[in-house]
Parts: sequence; structure tokens; C-alpha cells
Amino acid sequence: VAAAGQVARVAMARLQGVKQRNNRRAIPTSRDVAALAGVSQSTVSYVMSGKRAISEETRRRVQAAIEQLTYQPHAGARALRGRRTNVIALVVRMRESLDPAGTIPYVETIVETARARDYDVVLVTTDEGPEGLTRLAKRRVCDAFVLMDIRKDDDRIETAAGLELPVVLMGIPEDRHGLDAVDFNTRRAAELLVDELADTGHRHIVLVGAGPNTPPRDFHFISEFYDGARQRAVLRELDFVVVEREEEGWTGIERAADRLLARRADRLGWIARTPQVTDWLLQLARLKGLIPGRDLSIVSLCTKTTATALTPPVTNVSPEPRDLARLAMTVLFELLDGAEPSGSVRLVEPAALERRETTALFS
Amino acid sequence: VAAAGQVARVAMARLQGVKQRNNRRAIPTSRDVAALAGVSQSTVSYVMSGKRAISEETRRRVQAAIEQLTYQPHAGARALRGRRTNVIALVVRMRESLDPAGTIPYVETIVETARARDYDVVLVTTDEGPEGLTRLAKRRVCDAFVLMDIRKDDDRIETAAGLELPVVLMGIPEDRHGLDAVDFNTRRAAELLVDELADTGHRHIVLVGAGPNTPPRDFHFISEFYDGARQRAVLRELDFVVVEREEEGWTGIERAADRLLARRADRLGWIARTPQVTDWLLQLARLKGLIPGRDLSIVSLCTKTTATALTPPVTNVSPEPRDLARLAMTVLFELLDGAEPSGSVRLVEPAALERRETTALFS
DNA sequence: ATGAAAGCGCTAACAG
DNA sequence: CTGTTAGCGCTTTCAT
Repeated sequence: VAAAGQVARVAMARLQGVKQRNNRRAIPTSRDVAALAGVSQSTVSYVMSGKRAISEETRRRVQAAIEQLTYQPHAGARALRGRRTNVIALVVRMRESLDPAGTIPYVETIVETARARDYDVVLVTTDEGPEGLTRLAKRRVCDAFVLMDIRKDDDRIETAAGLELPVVLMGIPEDRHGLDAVDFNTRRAAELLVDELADTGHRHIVLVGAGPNTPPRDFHFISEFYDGARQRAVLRELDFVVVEREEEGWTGIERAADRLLARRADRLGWIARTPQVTDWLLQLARLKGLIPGRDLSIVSLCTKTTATALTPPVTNVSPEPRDLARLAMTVLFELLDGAEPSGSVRLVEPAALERRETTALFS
Repeated sequence: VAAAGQVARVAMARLQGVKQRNNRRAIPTSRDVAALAGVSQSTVSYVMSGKRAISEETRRRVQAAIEQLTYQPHAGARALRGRRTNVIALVVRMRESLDPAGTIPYVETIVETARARDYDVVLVTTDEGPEGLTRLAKRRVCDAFVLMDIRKDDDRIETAAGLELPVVLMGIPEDRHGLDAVDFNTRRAAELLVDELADTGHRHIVLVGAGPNTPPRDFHFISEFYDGARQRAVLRELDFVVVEREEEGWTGIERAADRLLARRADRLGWIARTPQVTDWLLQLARLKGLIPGRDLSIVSLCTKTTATALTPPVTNVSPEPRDLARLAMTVLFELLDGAEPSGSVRLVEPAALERRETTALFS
């Protein structure tokens, strides 16, 4: 007890000394906590980590001291000694993002999930290239990587695979180099959309993609969607065409209107692959005096939120971004907890199709 | 030279030892670089920081060793000893974002600008609340903060002001607590848009806001836009009304159509405050058989990219997000370089209005 | 112009 | 159950 008192006095002196010199509170260290609680510095560390048994009395005193000083452990010191940073690097494609608005929910969910396990997230852009990954790994800035917006021939994969750190790919490249990947089952989503149209007596399907700047063949989830829809249409004996816009934006839709409507009046269904395209197709119908759900159908791959926010509400299959982000983090935490990379792909299955006003019942 | 040789041998032994034990390359430290270059460890540090004169010959050898080992300094060790983390915390509002798609360019620009000065960016959501800021500061995770999406009564401000770390606010709160802030001059932007309509012979102006979920009075840049437009309209002796939608989405516009068109045929100009609203107004005009640029005008506060991507291209004043993000980072780096917080507000002025097809020339 | 050495604040092995 | 101690890899004196 006498010793504890002495240590406490020393700590007070230190705090006051600093206060006098800087005229402002210094950020407390675990030594300050220890002194205030009258224990050794390592005991503070053990109280925080829970890695050894601590008497109730000691734990209480230490916790009180921690709260009184609002102590937080120095992240750098922890990383240096403990060889883990509690930081996850999230590598996203921002400059040429496929869907800027769509990116936010992913990022948000990943940050939330990370925080739930006391990880912070550093955000990196693909523009930094593979060297960016190497830099973060060698500088020990992070413990693991999540790579978003994976292209089939993504140049980050090989580098990431050589890093000896946990990596999860969101999206499926041609060569995974042994890394774990997660994605939506967009093939299955396409099948559900085609089935909906088949089941309701449609004859002709037009699949409308996002346009010239997003080449379907560069991204696995897009080509899967196309292939799935096409094959299902064959199976269900429906006429099937893809209309690729030759121009971006609304103009692209307007210019393609003739092709989109070539089979008008004959049990026509449009499949929109993105929220934006869905909106435009509704707009086009409105402009042409066609009522979705009566004159033709519009079904869409978009979230429930988007589908119900549109007018009229659109029949959709939902690729919930949050589910995919959560799956990615589940896999990542397994790896961080010591699991061996399995090099496997895990898919998020689409929820059941939700029929809304834009499905026409022809049968 | 003999000593250097010996040190080098020791380092080799260390590297080999590790290699044998782990069966994989250990990440090299500055000691390894020093040994390989035949200099002391501190010399490596000085070569990297440039904080003392180094002979050309020594520098060359050290650089060669650095490259050979692809050495990167341990971020945690640096932070611990050097008392700076080279990390900037970016605090964004994601869950209830005003404009999810619009957020990306800000984030991208901030990450890029940070990287240009060798800072990384940790991404935090406002959901973590003020304690999130305290945590990052006390753990020494970051050296500075950028707070986006500032509300007038933002609860992060007071905490941030007590952190004794550089902070830049993007957006203007009621009480800045002495912190520096940057924002767009949306008041000026509104004036330019009203002037355009006044100069081209319009009589009636309808300002269309984003809708019920974004209360204009919560955000300074929105209320400034409204006030600026209203006052300018008075000055130019134009009839001026604000139409707030009572429902979200396209439905909100459709329901408000009567109010929007009440003064139809009489030199009517619509001012759209967001890209999304601009798109909807074009849609509404199309639907009503009105041709923007002939029957009425649509002018918009949106980026050039948005304005020209629409059909027809829209007259706009551009609040370029990248400019604002760059300004924020300029201020932040001044603070990081030791400048005292001035508690001032710096505004990004809008570029000149660009007239496109949606301006009707009534005069 | 360079080297030796002292820690930064923490974790974990070692020693009761 | 708790304390003492040895570093992690770096920056920065102090010494030459």
C-alpha cells in the first residue's frame, strides 16, 4: 500500500509536471492508469486484454482509473508490440466507379462491421495500384484487406495474394490466386426475373444493360447476369434480346427506344439491370403512354428501397449490398481469427422476387 | 569498413535465422537496411527524413538497400516515437446521407490529396458520435480530422474543438467553437441562377428543393441557397415561390406538378437545387409536353458533368465537390504545418453560370 | 558527416 | 493473482 501510494505520487508529479510545462493535459498512458489504481503497468494491460485472471477488487480499481482518465491505449505502441494494428484496408474503385451511389452502403456496412470488432478502416483507392497494397502491408498500417469492385483481370489480385495477410475479394476475378471471394448470385437473380416474366405469360424479353462504359465482360457479376437470363429464357422458350445502349444516360435509352419497343403490344417484358436504368425505363414508358403492369412489364435488379421509391413500385429481385458486405466481413474475420484461406467463393443468394405494380399478368 | 562488414554479417544471420524459422521472408526493418548498406540504423532514418546532411555516397548506398529490400518504415513505430501518425480521419454521414452519390467525389478527392502528402485516411461514420472522435484522438490513430456534412447544430463540433488536433469542418455550423470551416458559396450560386432568369426575361420563379427528408433549416448551405435566391428575386422584381415536395422521390414532383405549373405559359423558370430534382423536372416537362428552353426554363445547381449528361443539357451553376474537398485539405495541411486555427470560414465561389439548352430567351 | 544510445507506450514472457 | 522486465522499430538527442 505504501508502495502504491508512492507510485501514485510519482504519477501525480508527472501529470502536474506536464501540465505546468505544456499548460494542457497530456494524454494519459497505461502507466498513469496504473499509478492511479495503485497497480503495476502490466496489470492495466491485462485488465484491458482479459488475458489473465484479475481479482475483482483490482479490476474495479483499474477500471475506475481508466474511466477517470478516459484512458485509451496508444494505437501505435500496440501495433508495434502486439503485431496487430486493428485496422482493415478497404480498397475501392472511386474514379471510374460502376455505381457511385451504390458504393456507399457497402462502405458504410464494412465500417460498421469493422467497428463492432474494434477495427478501424483505412480507405484506399484502386488508383494507387498494387503498390498501394504493398505499402500498407509493409508499413504495417493494416492487418487485412477488403478489395471491392473486382474486375475479371484485376491487377490487384496477384499482389494481394503475395501479401501474407488476410484478403477478401468482393467480386470474382478470372484467377483468384488462392484468395477468398464473395459475390452476389446474379445468375440466380436473372433466373428469378426471367421466371417471373415467363410465369405471367410474357413472350418477349428485352434485357437492358447499363451502357457502353460498363463493358459486361469485364465484371463477372454482370456477365453472369446476362448469361443466366439468356439461358433461362431459352429454357422457358421465350424470345430474348439484349439492348445495349450506345450512349450514356437518358439519351442512350431514348435512342434505343425503337429497339426496346420493336415487339410492343405482344407480351413484352423489360429487365433492367440497374436502378438507374429502371428509372429510365419507367420514364420511357410514361413518355410513350405505356402503363407498366398493364401494357408491358418492367422487372429490375435493384434494392427494395429503390424499387418501392419509384413510381409505380417496381417488381424486383434485391441484391442487398449490406448482406454482401457482411458476408465479406464474416470471411475476413474468420481469416483474422486464424482460418486458412480456402480460395473459395461464397455467394449471397437473392431474396425471393417481390412482385409489385410493374408486373403485367398476361396469362 | 571492417565494422560495416561485421554488422552486415550479423544482419544476414538475422535474416537467415528468421527465414529458417518461419520459412518466409520477414518484413525488413531499418536495421536490415542499415546492415546491408553498411551504415548505422540512425543514418537510414536520416536518409529517409532528410533531416540532416548525408554524403552523396552514403545516401546512394542506403537508397539502394532500401530498394533492394523494398523497405517501408513501420507505421506504428513511427507514430510511437515520432508522435505523428500520418493518418487523417474523415468523418462522414453515411446512414442518412443527403446525397449518397454526391459523397463519393469528396471522399475520393480527400483520399487523393492526403496520399499526395503521404497521409492515409481512416473513414469514420457520424454514427459513432462524438466519442468516436475522442477515441481516435486519444488512441493516436490520426493526426487530424475532416468533418463532412456539418449540420447547423452538429454535436461533433464541441468535442472536436476540445481535441487539440487540427480540424476542418466541411459545412458551417451555428457555433464553430473556434474551428476552421469551408463551404460552397451557395448564396452566390443562387444569385447567379436568379440573375440568369431575370436577364432572359422571366417573370416567375419556382425554386424546387430536395424534399421533406432534408430540412433546409438544418444545413447552412441549403438555407443560404434559399435565402440568396429569395432576396435576389426581390431585388430583380421577380415573382418567387418555393415548392417543397411533401413526398420523396418522383411522386413528390408529380404531386406538386400543379403548383409547379400554376403560372405556366407566363415566363416561368424552375430552379432545381439538386441533380436528382433537375432530372425529375426534365421528366415532368417531357410528360407535360413542355419544351425546356422554349416553353419554360430549367436552371440547376449541379456539376457540369451532371448538367451535360442530361437531355437536354441544362443551364447550371457548378458547385464542384473536388474544389471544396481540395480547399478543406489545403486548410488542414496549413494546420498540420503549424498554423493556428483561425476559426474562419473559407468559401468556394461558384464558377460562372453556363448557359445551355434549358434557358428560354424571353426578352 | 556519422554513430551510439535513449526511450516512445505497449504486450507477453518470466518470476514469483 | 500480481509485479518485473525485455524488447517491438523508429526518431532524435548527444557525442564525436
